[in-house]
Amino acid sequence: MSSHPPTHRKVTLNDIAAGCALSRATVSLVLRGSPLVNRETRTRVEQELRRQGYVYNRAAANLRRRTSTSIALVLNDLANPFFAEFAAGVDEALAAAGYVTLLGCTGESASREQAVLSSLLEHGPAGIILSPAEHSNAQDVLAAIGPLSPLLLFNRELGGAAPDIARWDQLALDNQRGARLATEHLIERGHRRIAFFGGHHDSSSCSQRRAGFVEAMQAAGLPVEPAWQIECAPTRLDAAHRTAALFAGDAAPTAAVCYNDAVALGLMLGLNQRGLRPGRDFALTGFDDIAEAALGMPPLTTLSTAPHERGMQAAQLMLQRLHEPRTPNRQTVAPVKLVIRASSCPPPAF
Amino acid sequence: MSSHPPTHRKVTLNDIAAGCALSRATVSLVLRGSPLVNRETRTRVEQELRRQGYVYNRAAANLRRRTSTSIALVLNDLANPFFAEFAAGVDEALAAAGYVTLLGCTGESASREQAVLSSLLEHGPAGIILSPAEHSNAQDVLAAIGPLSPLLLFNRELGGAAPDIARWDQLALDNQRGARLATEHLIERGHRRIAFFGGHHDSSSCSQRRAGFVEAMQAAGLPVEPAWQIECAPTRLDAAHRTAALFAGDAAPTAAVCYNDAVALGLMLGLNQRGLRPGRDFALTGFDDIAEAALGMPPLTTLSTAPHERGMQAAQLMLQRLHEPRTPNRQTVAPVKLVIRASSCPPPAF
DNA sequence: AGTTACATTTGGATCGTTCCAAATCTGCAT
DNA sequence: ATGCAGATTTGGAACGATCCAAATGTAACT
Repeated sequence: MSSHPPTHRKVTLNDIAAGCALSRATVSLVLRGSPLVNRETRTRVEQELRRQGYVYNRAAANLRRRTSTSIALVLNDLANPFFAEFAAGVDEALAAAGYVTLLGCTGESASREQAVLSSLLEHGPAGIILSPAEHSNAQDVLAAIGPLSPLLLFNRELGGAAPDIARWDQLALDNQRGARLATEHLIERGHRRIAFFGGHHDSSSCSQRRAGFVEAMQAAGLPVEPAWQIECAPTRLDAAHRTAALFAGDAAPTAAVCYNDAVALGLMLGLNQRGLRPGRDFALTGFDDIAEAALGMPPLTTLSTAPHERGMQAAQLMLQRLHEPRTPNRQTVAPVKLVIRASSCPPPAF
Repeated sequence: MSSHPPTHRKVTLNDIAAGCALSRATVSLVLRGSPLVNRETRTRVEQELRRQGYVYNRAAANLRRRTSTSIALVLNDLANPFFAEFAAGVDEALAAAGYVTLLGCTGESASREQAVLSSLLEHGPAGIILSPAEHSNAQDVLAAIGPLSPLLLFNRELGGAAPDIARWDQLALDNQRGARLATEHLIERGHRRIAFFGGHHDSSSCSQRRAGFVEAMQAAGLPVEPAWQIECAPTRLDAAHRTAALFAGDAAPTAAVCYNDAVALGLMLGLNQRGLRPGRDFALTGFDDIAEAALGMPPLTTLSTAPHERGMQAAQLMLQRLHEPRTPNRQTVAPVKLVIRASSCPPPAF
């Protein structure tokens, strides 16, 4: 039957051209859907493409055209559901635009971030979407990627002074407003003794959320008790362990604004262990609206950030940037929405 | 001062060569750390590389060398924490070996899987790690990737008869043994009326787990009640909704082996809504040992699959395959470990 | 001086594509 | 026949690296 080429060697434009007694150039035109080629030859070529099982070599094309069809996505923590959904959103939007996602995980290590960035750079992505590791700083990032690559910062700010050469885009959540909304909501429910629980003070998102908390408290004329500003790692486990710190003093708070959902769920656990029922004896709020938030016991009042949509938005911003490289850099703030559920009960009658 | 090149154009080997009055070839040797080049010229070149801010163009090199330094990772559902951790593991191991991860998400759609696979293929990955979408089948996958690309199937089997051309590797969890262990554990605790809850019957992992359940029940001489084989989507929400089905008949089970952790957590929710306390009035087990399992209320007895390690293992298997392309294909079964926690209580005294 | 051995460097072809200017082919009016 | 316009097709030089065989330089040995 049909004589396939010797097999086991990748089929190229030349093979196709030879197969139809045409030149490389014509076949290339067909591939790119040029209107120049004759209808009949086009179909002839298309048949041959299928027959030989041709697959386009985008790397070669990109080399010649000095273009790129990939975008690097560098994340501090893929295991966190928030970033996982974000990544899914990024990939979805990029794929729809014909781009491919180069993934890199840094595991919160600034040095691995360096390594990952420079490794990815060698593959020549058109741009980079970066959610920085905790102690990452602007100079190092600039050194790794150079001044040429478009960069979109997501979710966190970079430590250190940004060199003025680097004008980077940014997509951030409205952390301050979110925490303010949560705090106002608890105040409205009747709470007066409110804690801020979880997160690291050197994380930019944490200090923004804390600022929103303080803003709401002060606006309501309520005291911000230093003993009730509890730091912990943004994980369930550590949050559960730190619960005791809330009740160390004489007076205890009746509610807490938590750094994020993971921390809030951990705090629930810690409360239960102390015989306190979250959502009845103690009110609390989260941040992120991860999938578990709605299904917790009780369901968690939190701020919805729609990570999947943020991912798509990040991809869109990057695509715009690629389309208009000269536009001045933009800082985008994504809105968050307060989702009220059962965890934010009124204070117990006393 | 140093005269940087005209800026804004990527610096290439030629620029470096010109900068040191050497040939491209020598500079290339330096880049690859060849022992051929003179110590002194090497350092001279290295200085120039730094001075001009050279970044290696791996695409060009791969074109010439007919090699590839990327691997495609195609997942049915990145938002699922199990796959997210898996992906993090894959990326970590690949990065350590100097490879880069091309990400693709299919969202459980076989047609998007087709599109994603062929798009990624054009970027010429050295291999593909695929966790198939639910109704994906072998012929379509083969049509998309051709017989040349090494493929590692993870976690699920492909529907349809596998064409004999395609000899693919596989990494699967020991589903059957895991479910058998869980069932045996419940039997040992004293349960006799045990349900199998959740999952879709057309999912290969679900039918394997169910087989393990049946195996243990029959070995213990216990009846497998058809009314207690409840199907539902592998999500918390659907599991909660389907809880009622367990208690529809006259006699109700005292325990359930759940398809996975998400289902088990959903079932807990459903039990609570009916006034039953999971881990006191009803025993249950999960599968996967996701992060929430240990922190549930009560903590969930489950089968640990160590998704991060599975990811690293998948990457290793792929790297081995690349190293020895001619080796016959392998089916690897990853062990699972029963982790006993409070959810698997004895049946209530009666 | 001539030969050999070794260390180092290099020109040019090549990978699979795209670009460009030029070549070829048609039909049709002159 | 000749010229011309429009429609198609094409050769060869890129892109940025690597490979290979051959060139060059240097020192040592007859």
